[in-house]
Amino acid sequence: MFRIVNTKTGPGDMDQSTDIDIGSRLKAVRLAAKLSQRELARRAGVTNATISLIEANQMNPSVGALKRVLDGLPMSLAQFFALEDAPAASKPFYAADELVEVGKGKISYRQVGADLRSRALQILVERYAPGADTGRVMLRHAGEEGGVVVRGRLEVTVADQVRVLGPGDAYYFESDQPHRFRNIGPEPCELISACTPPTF
Amino acid sequence: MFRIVNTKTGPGDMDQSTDIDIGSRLKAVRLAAKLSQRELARRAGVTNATISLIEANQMNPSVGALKRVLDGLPMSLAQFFALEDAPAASKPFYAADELVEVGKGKISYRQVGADLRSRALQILVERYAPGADTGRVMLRHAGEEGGVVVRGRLEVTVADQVRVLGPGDAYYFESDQPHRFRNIGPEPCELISACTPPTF
DNA sequence: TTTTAGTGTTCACGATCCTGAACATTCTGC
DNA sequence: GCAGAATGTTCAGGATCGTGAACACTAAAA
Repeated sequence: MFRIVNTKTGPGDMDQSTDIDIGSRLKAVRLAAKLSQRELARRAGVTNATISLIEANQMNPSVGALKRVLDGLPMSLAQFFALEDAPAASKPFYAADELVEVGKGKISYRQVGADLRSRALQILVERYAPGADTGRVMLRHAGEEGGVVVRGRLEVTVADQVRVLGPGDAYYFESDQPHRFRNIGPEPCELISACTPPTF
Repeated sequence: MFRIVNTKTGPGDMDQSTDIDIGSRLKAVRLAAKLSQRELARRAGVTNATISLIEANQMNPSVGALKRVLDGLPMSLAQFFALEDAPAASKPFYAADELVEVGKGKISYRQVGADLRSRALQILVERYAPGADTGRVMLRHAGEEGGVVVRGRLEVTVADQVRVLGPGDAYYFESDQPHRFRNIGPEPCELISACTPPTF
């Protein structure tokens, strides 16, 4: 089975769905840290041969081995692969009326950018009409999320904690904790939120 | 060398610096997708034995193998490992005056939460005084970032593109592109931004 | 009950990783 | 020029991965 990336044809042109150019990536971060193969190998507790072979895409390292190597930089696996996910640059600017509405009813979620699949981050402008509620059944999904209230007041529930946030107040939690948002005031509430990975 | 995580002692108690509980994580995301080991194996093009052994932490899969498995879900490596980085829950709410100031001079960055090391996401309330400028030397770092302007106007430069954004307008780009922020108007500008991974 | 289809687990074996050591090359200092 | 130390590369071999096939179990259908 074909596994090794042929960097001679250009790492950007390869079939992304089957293989990854780990080698170039590792070399880039190693050089950014100004380390030699041997020095990184020493810190990571692997041999310099391993680093060499990985960078040359002449082997397919195990997750554990790659983690040990990255620990020597140091860098997390998530950070390392986050570099992989960055695709072709699309347009960087979005006018207020270009934001994509992905909510409905009393809750409006206006999303920055349309195609989420290739992104590490989902940014939303959320607007809760008076009485709007994400529901008694608490939401749960993987990842982390946070936000800042811009206008109005919002009751936020995270696990067993409840608090009413006003303009300038913020929240941040891991999304696998049950959570709920509710506008219990008389005026609409607006906030800007971000979460990773995108979960819509 | 010890490589396999003993899940019987509790995956949360293990030495995070050396090993990862890939097994539980994979099982969680597989079940979230409502797939059996065999069905996932079929989609991923691996054998069900591989899935079983990985989930039982009885082997240390290669990066390529894990990628093939995750492609079957589908989920990226970055997303998968982003789940790993989430540590113990801290307090989820932050009052406006609790945000940590990390900027200086004409630019104020007020950060949601203090300890970034363990987080996947950095959320900032940014405030640019009239004339404030991140500098002619363009910023560059790894990851992705985006934001929404709340008040005032801001000139944003990304690579060779320049645009002035007003309230409600947004931006999103990969951080390795050179970028610059500048308040060229007479009034202060405020925006809320997010980036991953945290880069301060 | 028996059959069929589904689940996850275990095992032998070929393929591959990863090491330890040698090799080739390029510097720097003398 | 020649030692010395640094760099990255290559190779044999033991350790491990990943497969293909069998196994044990459960649930639903005949």
